Amino acid sequence: MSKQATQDMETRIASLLKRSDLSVTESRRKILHLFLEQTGALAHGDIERKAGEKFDRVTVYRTLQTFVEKGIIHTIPTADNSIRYALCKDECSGGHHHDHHIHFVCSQCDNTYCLDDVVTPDIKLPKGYQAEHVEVVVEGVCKNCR
Amino acid sequence: MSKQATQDMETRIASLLKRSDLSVTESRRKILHLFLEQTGALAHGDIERKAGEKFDRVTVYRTLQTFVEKGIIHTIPTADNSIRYALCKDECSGGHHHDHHIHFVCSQCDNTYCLDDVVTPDIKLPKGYQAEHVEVVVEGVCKNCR
DNA sequence: TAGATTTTGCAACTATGTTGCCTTTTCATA
DNA sequence: TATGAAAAGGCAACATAGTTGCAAAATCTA
Repeated sequence: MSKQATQDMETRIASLLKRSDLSVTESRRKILHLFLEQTGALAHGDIERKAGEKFDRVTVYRTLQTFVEKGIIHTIPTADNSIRYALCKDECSGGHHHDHHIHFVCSQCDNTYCLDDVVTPDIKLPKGYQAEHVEVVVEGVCKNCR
Repeated sequence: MSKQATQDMETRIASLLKRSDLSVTESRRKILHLFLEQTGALAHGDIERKAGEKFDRVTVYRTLQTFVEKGIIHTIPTADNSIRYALCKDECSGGHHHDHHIHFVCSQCDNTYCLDDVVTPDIKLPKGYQAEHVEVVVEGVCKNCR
């Protein structure tokens, strides 16, 4: 990455944090960096492995929690009991960070993608059930693994 | 429950196990019983609490694992990192235990329901992605909590 | 009912997540 | 640009969740 690009990235990260009323700290910058420099979602373990040398496990937990609360990232449920986190699009705001795209988990490479252009379908529920939020996770083979 | 009904339940449980080539043991009977006598799904913790006095934690883990492999129960992904298990309908068979109903999690009572009559919708994916399985979890307020 | 096979319980271990408290860093403002 | 209140981080200790190997017990076959 060029020096210019790195500079841009850092500026972007700082303004993202400030917009959410968060102070700009080293661990937050580092973790946001991880999300920005990759397409898929990250599991807690991934982040700990990539940032863990420098930061305490607890800090990673707390940072992710804060980011979720502020609507910077969102969680993706999976069947294997390992929450994944992914960046929210800019429209997301605190407390309202479920937007309506679906998620795709590749059964080959195990990457998780937000398919931002695929909206969750309307689901017709039986009488008496009232939907508040619909979560769709598709498992299959991704673009790169075919 | 009448003696007759209990008898029926036990017979049903035994044949369910035998059909899956599983020996009929006390812990398997107990755990299946828990599933049969209730509508919603059960988390590992629920089961451990309800059966845990009598059985070892490890046994509960192994039993659930076995049941999933044999297609007796299936897992339900949730956003809060706590896998729920629910009975499969009879058509489910080993290795093929994802059937196509959706799941509903009540935000009030926290119960999870299999809505067996609501099939998962077709999702149109971007070019290159190939779906193998679609998981839909709807969060909202259930029949009983309104 | 005996013996091979399967399942269980126990102990020990790893991984994952949480809490309280004190130190360090950040940031507003003087 | 120095300073002090507030926020965030690190550490230790703890709690929960999940796994493995092995010996004992229960189940099933014939």
